[in-house]
Amino acid sequence: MASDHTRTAILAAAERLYADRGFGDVTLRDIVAEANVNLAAVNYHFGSKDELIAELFVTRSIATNRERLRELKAAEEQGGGRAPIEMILHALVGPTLRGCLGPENQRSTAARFMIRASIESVPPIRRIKNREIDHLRKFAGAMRRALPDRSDVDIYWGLNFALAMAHHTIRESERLTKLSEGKCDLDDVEDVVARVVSVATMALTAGKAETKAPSKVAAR
Amino acid sequence: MASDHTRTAILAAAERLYADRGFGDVTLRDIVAEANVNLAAVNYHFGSKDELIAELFVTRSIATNRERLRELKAAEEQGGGRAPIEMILHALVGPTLRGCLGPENQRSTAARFMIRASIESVPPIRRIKNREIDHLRKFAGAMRRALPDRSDVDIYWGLNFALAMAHHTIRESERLTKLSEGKCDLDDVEDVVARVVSVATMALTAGKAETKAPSKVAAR
DNA sequence: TTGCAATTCAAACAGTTGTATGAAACTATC
DNA sequence: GATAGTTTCATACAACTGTTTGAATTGCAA
Repeated sequence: MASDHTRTAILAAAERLYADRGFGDVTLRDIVAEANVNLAAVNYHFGSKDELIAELFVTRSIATNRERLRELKAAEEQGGGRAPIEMILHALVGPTLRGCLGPENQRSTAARFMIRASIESVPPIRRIKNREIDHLRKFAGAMRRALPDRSDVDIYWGLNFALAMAHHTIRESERLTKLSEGKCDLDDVEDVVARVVSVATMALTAGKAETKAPSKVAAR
Repeated sequence: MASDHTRTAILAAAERLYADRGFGDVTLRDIVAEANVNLAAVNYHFGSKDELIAELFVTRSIATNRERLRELKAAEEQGGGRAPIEMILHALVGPTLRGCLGPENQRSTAARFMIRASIESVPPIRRIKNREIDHLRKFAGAMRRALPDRSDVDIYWGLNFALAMAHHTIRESERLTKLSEGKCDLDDVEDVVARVVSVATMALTAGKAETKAPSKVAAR
């Protein structure tokens, strides 16, 4: 094995560009220019552009999931095998929100890259992405333990809504700022996390009786 | 003006393909093949590929917004200028969810196209998309009238979360079905709408006292 | 029918993409 | 210091992109 310098330079440059501009707009020539390496280096080190994307995604996916599971595990151990639902949700949405929001200069390129990856549907990633279901299932399990009276359906919907609020807020953060004329402060990450967790908790705990949500306005 | 047949055939084919495969993967040659017209027809009738996308987006955007505002207006008139918050949220997320979920054969191509458009960031659309802020502001206004005690910040966050749940559920519907092993029934559109409206309503009405969401777990 | 504009068409264009090639430059081993 | 293996580099390639061109065809009015 040699210096590895070129490899890592390519990975870093690619992640940065993808995070900023999306997959469709970034060409191999953009990447090698940013990394100050030769055009052929990508194919030499990674085989193809798709394999480069895949490697990037797999690496980051593992890292993000590990961070979330670390928080989840800590919460469950602290509660003797059963963590409060707020802490579970916190472990679910916290890492991603922290990486993507907050003051611009301290946002994680990796997290923004992952959001891009979860939004756009480039073939090599779509294939890998199904593995994440197993990861989410672990959270569903923890939520079931935290709310044993809740039906599975409600658990999954709550999980879905929690991820929905986190991801959408990241994705549309610019528009939300403009819409609210700056009143919604997306730099205060912990406030955003708390809001998402709070609403998701309500979704999961409110109105124990109803299997379906109230539908008095569902006439139409 | 002539038959217009070619124009409309192109629009229909483009919308269908974009809805299915996204903007990045659909080429002009795909479109003209699907529409059974000559390659040069797109440039002749629309000027460029971007103008075709823009026309499609503008047309559909107007239609969707009109439908949402129609429901909103009806709700407000029925309530004498102040609609219940559930109905406002229903008007906000109902039309989109109905167009994108439900039995496969009756999903609206137009609605799926709009979701694609809101996800991917193709230049001609990004430019137009900022107009939608004015549209959302009308809903924010109605929500303020429905909840006069609520702060603007909370209103905007509630609006954001409602859209978040609707869009994310559409986007990740396949994964939610797989994750829940079919327990979450995405064909029952009115149930989905009711769930989203219910959670969004809770987010907007719960815990009047707190300005910020509870943050007892926000340690870290 | 004649004439004229609108529309269609096949073909070619210039630009960009990801990938492949083979020579050059390096690195380490003997 | 010669040799073998790895890595870099300039360059070329084939495929594909959106767009343009100019001739053919159509539709319709006079």
